[in-house]
Amino acid sequence: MKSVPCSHFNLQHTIESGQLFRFEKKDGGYFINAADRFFFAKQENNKLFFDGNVDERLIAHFFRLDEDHCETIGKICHDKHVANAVESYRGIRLLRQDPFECIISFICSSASNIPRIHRNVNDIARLFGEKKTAIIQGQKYGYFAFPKSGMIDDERRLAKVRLGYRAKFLLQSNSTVTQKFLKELNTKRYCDAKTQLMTLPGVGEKVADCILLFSCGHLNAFPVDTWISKVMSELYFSKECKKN
DNA sequence: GTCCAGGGAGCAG
DNA sequence: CTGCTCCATGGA
Repeated sequence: MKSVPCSHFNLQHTIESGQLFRFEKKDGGYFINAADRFFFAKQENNKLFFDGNVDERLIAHFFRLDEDHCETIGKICHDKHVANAVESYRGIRLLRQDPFECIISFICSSASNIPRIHRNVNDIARLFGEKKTAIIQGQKYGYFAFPKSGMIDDERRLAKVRLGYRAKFLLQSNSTVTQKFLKELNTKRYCDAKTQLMTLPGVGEKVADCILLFSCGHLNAFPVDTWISKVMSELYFSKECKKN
């Protein structure tokens, strides 16, 4: 199997951190669906082995192996609580995901839970995505690419996913998002890109920040979900004002 | 049966 | 701008 060097990287922490929803833990690694790709990835110390519809360049890009992780960590570790978090999940990286898949995934995430989001996003790919094949370790695998914007346009078909009230947000966002819209998320500055995203139904501040951070290269985005909110009020705003 | 979940929209105050 | 309620499922 081909491999790329990967220092200061932890595949498990990265994949299971909740950025990504279409993956399966298997054979000592992960089978990963991302946009129109399907591949297997497995880490052994400072080597990342991979096989499937990807090459070295794409793997390095997807996992941000082209970045100086130590420099990033150094910048954010001045805070004691952040330093503790970094220590607990050493080697976790932000992925570079596909913006449209990210938009749809995080619209699905509102007031839901991880297992259900996984199921929903996989079902959407299965019902609306193009069927493809990949060769991994000499074996042929069928998989579904994630649909492109505009492809999730059948209300009755989408009803099978049982998204509840999110379904209509998803349909409307699907028809609103164009290639131009997606491109502008990268080129605009953070605030403007966020404003643009929040015009989509089902996209508020938190979901917009997830999309910007995980798929648009806006590393200053800071998604505040219920857990981050809870932790921050405990660590920084409790009456005891914990210094340690 | 009841409660609430990786939020957001819509509305009242 | 803040603080409700409702949203539609499904799992605990």
